[in-house]
Formats: sequence, C-alpha cells, structure tokens
Amino acid sequence: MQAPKDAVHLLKNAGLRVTPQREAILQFLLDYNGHATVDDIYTSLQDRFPSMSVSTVYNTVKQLSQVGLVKEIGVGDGASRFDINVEPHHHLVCTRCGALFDFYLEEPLRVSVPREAEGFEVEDYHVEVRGICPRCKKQQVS
Amino acid sequence: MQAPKDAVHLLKNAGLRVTPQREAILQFLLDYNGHATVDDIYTSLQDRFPSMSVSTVYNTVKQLSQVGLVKEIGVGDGASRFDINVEPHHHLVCTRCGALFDFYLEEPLRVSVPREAEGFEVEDYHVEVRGICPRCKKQQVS
DNA sequence: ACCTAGATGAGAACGATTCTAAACTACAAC
DNA sequence: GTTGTAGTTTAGAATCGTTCTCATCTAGGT
Ligand SMILES: [Mn+2]
Ligand SMILES: [Mn+2]
Ligand SMILES: [Zn+2]
Ligand SMILES: [Zn+2]
Repeated sequence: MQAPKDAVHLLKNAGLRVTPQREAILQFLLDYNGHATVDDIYTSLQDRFPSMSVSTVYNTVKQLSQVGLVKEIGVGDGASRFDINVEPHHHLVCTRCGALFDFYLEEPLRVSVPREAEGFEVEDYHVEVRGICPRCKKQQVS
Repeated sequence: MQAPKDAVHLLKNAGLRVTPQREAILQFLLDYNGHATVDDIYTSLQDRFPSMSVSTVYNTVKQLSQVGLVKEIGVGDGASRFDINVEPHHHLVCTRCGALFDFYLEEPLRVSVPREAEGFEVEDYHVEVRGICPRCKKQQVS
C-alpha cells in the first residue's frame, strides 16, 4: 500500500485531523508549482474560505512542517516559503525579485565540523545560491 | 600600502564619512568575536552613546554591508547577524539556541543550474548547516 | 447523539526592520 | 577659519511577518 497523494489521506496518515481548511491548504500546496508564502495560500483561498484566519494558515503550515509533509524555507528577509517538495534539495534565489528555483547537489556535501564546534551534531543543511534570475537579467538596464 | 585595520581608515578607504557612531559600530564588530545582531551592537554601545538610535545602527550596518566591510547573515527567524569575516565561508546553526559557528568548505561547491533556471547568474552561495551544538547536546534531557 | 481534545477566527501583541522629517555635522570649497 | 550642503543622526511612527489569546466551534471517537 503506497502512501496516497490526496490531501485527505496524507492528513490522516500523518495523524492530523481533517478539517476543510487543512485539506484546502495542503491541496493548494500540492497543486501549486513553487514555493508559496502564507499570504499566497491565504489569498488564494479567500474565495472558498472567506472567513479563514491567517492564523489558521500559520497553524496549518506549522503542523504540516512538523509531520514532514512540507518544508519551510526562509531566505533572508520577507515571508517564509513552504515547499511541498520534501526531498533534500537546495535553492537558487534571485536577489532582485526573490524568485526561487530548486536545485540538487551532484554529490552530498562533506561538512567538516571545526574545532570550536567539536561535537556539533549535524541534522541537515541547505544551500542558498544567490544571483540574478534569467527574467531579471533580461530587464537589466545595461 | 596595506589596507589598515582600524575603523577610521577602513571607513575612509570605503568612501564613507567618519562619524563617532560609525567608528564605534565598526570597531565593535572588529573586536567582537562572533556574529552580532543589531541589538548586540546597540546595547553594547549604550554607555558610550546613550542617545544613539537603533536606526543609526541599522543604517550603518547596511552601509558597511554595501561596501563589503561586513556580511549580513540571516538564518531563519530572529534578527540578522553581522559578520566581520567577509571571506567566503559558511555556518553551523544550532537549532536549539541559535549559536553560529563558522565553517569552510574543503572544496568549492559545484552548482549546476537546472533547466528551468537556465541563464541564472550565480553571484555567491551560503551553506547553512543545522544541528545541535555541543553545549545544547550536554544539557539534553535523555 | 454526545463529549471533548483539538481547531478555528478575530484581533491584539510582538519583534525586527524601515520610514519620516526635523535637527545636526563631516568635510570640501572658499 | 568660515561657510554651505549633502549626508547623518535621532525619536518616534509605521510596516511587515508572525505569534498569541481566548471565545467559539467541530472532528472524530465512544
Ligand atoms: Mn524547493
Ligand atoms: Mn561567520
Ligand atoms: Zn529575478
Ligand atoms: Zn545550541
């Protein structure tokens, strides 16, 4: 029995209660092709859930993160983004427009813990590559 | 002629006006062994500059960043940290207490830009290694 | 059908950062 | 040394993302 991909089953498998809001938020992230902010989610669901609170979105994405259904990525300033792609991967960030692109390392990183952090227990790592995205490069005044 | 290391000359070389506040902020960062927040700086200089505004600290670290005298590092939530070590290097972050440790990659990262970001111009990258620092590990309830 | 742990919603509160506008000052030009 | 002015500082308000509070509501087990 493979883990099903629809929101309701994913929530149940994770031991979370199935509420209409949660289902909609998770489904939105499943459908969304990218890295959504809380506001992206909130705004997109306004029509269907006019009375849903931003708190609900925050609460939900936090729980989805805790059970590993999404991954929070915070790049510098601005709002956190939520990634339905929970495989280990990294990001290119456009310093002009904030656009985010996935990228995968060809080989895992060798982290050598320095002396002054002797005993540091590595959990995971994230590479943030900064630069100019193709779109912004085109618009460049040169 | 080597670039001098005292705050006044560094500011002049960078083409910034030398004000007492700027000198003190830069000197603080030069002396500080670590990754200071705006509040660290602000609080530490309260005695000498009782009327200095936090805005001044923000303005100053922003300018120091712009001329490359310090590097801003924003790890997830909380306040940005300012690093007087501007050589390319990366950080271990303790997910418990927020402590930051420098680390250097043994060899530069090979970034292969994915198809959907074709043409992305890489400027630099930063690796954030998350885990538990030795101090927090000791205090662990196990 | 009922009960209750857990979820939701509205708004207040919060912490980090930016903005505003008036007073001040570094420093270049005379 | 005096002056002019562009850049700097300051206090406080404003903004933004996020968390908190607490009263109301509901999912899901019994
Ligand atoms: Mn991603
Ligand atoms: Mn560092
Ligand atoms: Zn861009
Ligand atoms: Zn720690």
